[in-house]
Amino acid sequence: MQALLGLLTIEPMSGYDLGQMVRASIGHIWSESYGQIYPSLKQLAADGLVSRKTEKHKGRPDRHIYSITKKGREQLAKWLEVPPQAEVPRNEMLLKLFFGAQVPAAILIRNVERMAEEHRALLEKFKRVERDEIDQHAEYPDAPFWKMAARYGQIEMEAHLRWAEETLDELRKLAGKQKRSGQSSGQGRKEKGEE
Amino acid sequence: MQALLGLLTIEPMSGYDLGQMVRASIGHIWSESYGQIYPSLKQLAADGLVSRKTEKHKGRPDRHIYSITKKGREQLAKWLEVPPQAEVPRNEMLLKLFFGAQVPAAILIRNVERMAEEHRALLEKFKRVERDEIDQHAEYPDAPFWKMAARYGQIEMEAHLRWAEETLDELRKLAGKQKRSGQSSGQGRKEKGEE
DNA sequence: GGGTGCATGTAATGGGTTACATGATTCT
DNA sequence: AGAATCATGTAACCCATTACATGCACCC
Repeated sequence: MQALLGLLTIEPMSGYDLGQMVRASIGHIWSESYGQIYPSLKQLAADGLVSRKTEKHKGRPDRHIYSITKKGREQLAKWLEVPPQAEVPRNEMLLKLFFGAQVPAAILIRNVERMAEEHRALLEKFKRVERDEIDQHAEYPDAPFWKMAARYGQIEMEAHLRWAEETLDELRKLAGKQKRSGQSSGQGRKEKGEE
Repeated sequence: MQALLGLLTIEPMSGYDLGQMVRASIGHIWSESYGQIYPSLKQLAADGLVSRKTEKHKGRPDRHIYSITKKGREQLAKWLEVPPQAEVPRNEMLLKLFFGAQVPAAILIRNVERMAEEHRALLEKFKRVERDEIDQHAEYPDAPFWKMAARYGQIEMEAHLRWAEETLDELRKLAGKQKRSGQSSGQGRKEKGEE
């Protein structure tokens, strides 16, 4: 919702464009699906935060181009000033690792390796974003902030990769122990009252 | 849902206990509210993944103690083996920074500082978790995995703090420029067709 | 006496995704 | 020929949070 308003400060766009933009620019920070974008734009227009113009095209459907209004900018600024609150934590990979005793270590190793690969790719991407996209828009007033976001991604990915290294070492030690003792997984304790 | 099943491998518990446990142990990895825990337990019991025993108490309501069943353990293991998929990105702080040009830099500085303070506190907490909680359960089969999760938190928080330092430097430079030029915020470009 | 903690649960509400519906154009 | 892209929108559904309802016990 507010993200859409923010993207419209860059330039006027259609709902479809916004969908592309969300994926291309803030895709690693925030996500919005079309099922949400179109109704949101309707609402924003009803509230007078965006204005809408229709471009006619022969054959294909009309493009509705939305522009942020003065009121919309004020609203956005107000929202930007509200201190962001911590996100609800949802880290499936870590959750699964937390219960790792229930499963052979080899599986955990595979999962951590997979994550590391993904994050290595993301790290490269964030580096590219910082160089290419931002150096190109050097005189843009938004450029410094885009760069900060890209740096965040880089630093975080580097941290995750360091963690993955350390963790894989540990897991490989555990996997070795399991193999030597022929242990399959967390069948160690038998709970009473289990049925 | 699966998190509850996982916590029940540690020991049999009531819905209320699970709520406490979620906050205390996996609170920074995953979250579940009571409005979700109770219906989930009902479902898990209906599917035969947990069994339920009732403890009677004079005066206060009965405690329903849930234990994971053999079927539940199998189900859990199956879930743990599924490669975790990347989370939907939702970083409100970064999103607001991304649109930082719309607002005076002083506000962004305040937000980043606030985040840094929170993460500094969290870092200390993760360090404590690693030392206290985990060293106490040293012989637990879960201990190594809990430690890995705590290390993840530490490494990530350290990364965020490094980023915050770097970013605050940048922002202070920008704030200085704004002050000298008497600029309030992103009123630089006037869009055409704005109304 | 009033707040907090124990203890369970339901209902309303919100936020979001996926799937569906439609249909022309352009790329392979 | 068939897949992907452009383009908009709605409906069904899922997951989750918050608020509500209840009521005793304990502490200040």
